[in-house]
Amino acid sequence: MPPKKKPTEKPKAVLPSGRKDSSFFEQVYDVARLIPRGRVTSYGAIAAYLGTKMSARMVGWAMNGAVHLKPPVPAHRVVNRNGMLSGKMHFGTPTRMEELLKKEKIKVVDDIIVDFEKKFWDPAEELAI
DNA sequence: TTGTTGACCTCTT
DNA sequence: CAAGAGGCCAACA
Repeated sequence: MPPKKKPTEKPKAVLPSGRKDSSFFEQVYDVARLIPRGRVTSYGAIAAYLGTKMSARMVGWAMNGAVHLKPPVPAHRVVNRNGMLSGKMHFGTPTRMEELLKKEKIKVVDDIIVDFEKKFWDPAEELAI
């Protein structure tokens, strides 16, 4: 039996459309679920925790389907480095993310999290890698 | 199939 | 100090 040579290998890395599979994405979801209530983190922090801070974009892309994932991922607790709700428009309604954050006792003004640094939750610190 | 876009971050000019 | 470009991986046209 000859070696299996497949020029077009199908990567299991599929998004929410498929389900859990990809490593990087799954890790992102896992970390996002570990975010305590009332805390927030950034894409770069999660990416850095995973070891690839350069792939911060992928974290955001993973969040694109995190809302449809199960268990639901608190994507509203994940924002960019500036603490701005960059992905608020992807929650179905442009105010959904802000409302969710307000329920978390997090103040949001002008789509920016107040005291973001204080509420910042660093996985590398809390999870103590 | 290739090319472009995207909830980003960091470095360089 | 401010603006621009680069780089990562995956999905969509």
